[in-house]
Amino acid sequence: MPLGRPRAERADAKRNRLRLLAVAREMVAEHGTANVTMDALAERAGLGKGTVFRRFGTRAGIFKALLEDEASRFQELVLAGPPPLGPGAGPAERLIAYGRVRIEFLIDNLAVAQAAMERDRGLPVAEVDMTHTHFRMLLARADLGIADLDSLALQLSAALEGPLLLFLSSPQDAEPPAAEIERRLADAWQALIERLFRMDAPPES
Amino acid sequence: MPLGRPRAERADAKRNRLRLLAVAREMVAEHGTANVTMDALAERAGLGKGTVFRRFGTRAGIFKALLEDEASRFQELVLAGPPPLGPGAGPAERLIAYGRVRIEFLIDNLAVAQAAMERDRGLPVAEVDMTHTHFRMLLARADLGIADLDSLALQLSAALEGPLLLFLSSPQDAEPPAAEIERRLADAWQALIERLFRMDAPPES
DNA sequence: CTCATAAACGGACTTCACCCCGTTTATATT
DNA sequence: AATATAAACGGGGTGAAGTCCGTTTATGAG
Repeated sequence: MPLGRPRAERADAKRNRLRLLAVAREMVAEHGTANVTMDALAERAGLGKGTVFRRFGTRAGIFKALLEDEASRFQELVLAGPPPLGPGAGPAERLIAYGRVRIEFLIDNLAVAQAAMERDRGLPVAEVDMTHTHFRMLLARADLGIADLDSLALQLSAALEGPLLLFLSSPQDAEPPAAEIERRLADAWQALIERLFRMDAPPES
Repeated sequence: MPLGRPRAERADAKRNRLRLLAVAREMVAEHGTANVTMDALAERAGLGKGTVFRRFGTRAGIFKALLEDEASRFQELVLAGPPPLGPGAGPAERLIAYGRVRIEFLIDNLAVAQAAMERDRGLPVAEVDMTHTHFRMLLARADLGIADLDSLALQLSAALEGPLLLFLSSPQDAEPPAAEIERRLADAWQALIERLFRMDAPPES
């Protein structure tokens, strides 16, 4: 069965997809994610609701797309930008730099990131996939004495993103200001990586 | 304003709460979490839908209650049981033991745990609170050279539970059997803690 | 240019979580 | 036992996600 290639997105489909993303961005900017309903989005874009679902599959799908769009340029920096984020620095330095930037990104887009999580189906894979893949690569370069690098990468991904995706409540909870949260998480991340890589002072014994 | 104490749960309320939990457990056992709708649960329990919401607030609330119920005896073991899970062992040993048991518990109750996550509001706090609190206590006992123990506890909680709550897709994905996942995660968790606590071989340099 | 067809479209329809509020009941007090 | 009242109950109502399917349209082939 030759299958043929997926036959390129039809012109109207592409136009509508971009349109919907733009309108969604507007709506998020105006009233936050809460009021982005499928009906409202469809109407404001001048399209049918069926079209919205056809394009994005699910409500979370819209926010995933929004996020990936934002994240793509960041991904380039990671893959080909200047150190310490890009190639050239050691694995630990790159992990630390990645963590800082990723935390900043997630905090800036927290509402969208949380809205991008699927309800029952547990996998916001796309959400995290970039991080996991990158970590696996960096850990392979470092020579830790740990066998299952895949699981370690998964755990570190969770350690980095979990506090924001899982535990932080509503976006503008105001309790601790976002900047404060960002600083604490970034510092803690750095401390964790430094200790894992034994970059801090050795034990006093 | 004296407030008075909350005035004890009324008898009928308690009866209905327990009834609903029992029925919910049955339904989960029979058809998984997906078919536990508020209407179905209410009808099968012979109660009104309003009552279900009054008792549990939200659909996720039901699963949270189910989970806490299961977890309470486990919590006793952690607080007062025999080492290495309970008091008596060192912090690292207790962290490792806790991780093993917690992973097993989460895998056994994965569908419920995932259904217990709130949709938008990012905090399944109850879900994780026990872990976070316990970790903070253990880390305070250990003398790592890390300042922000609160954040570290948060990260470790995420590293332990995130892989299951965030990344693992559908419960019986069958790809890797549950037992295999459990083993890998538990081993990886142990390796992570050992390295953090420098219990493995020191660096060769 | 015409036609065939796969793809996209739209919007009514279904299902479900969650809200509301008039009615009923447990319990404490006399 | 009678009563007051806070709490609990029930189930109809609402809004939004996701489905279905008959209709329309882009596009490649002849």
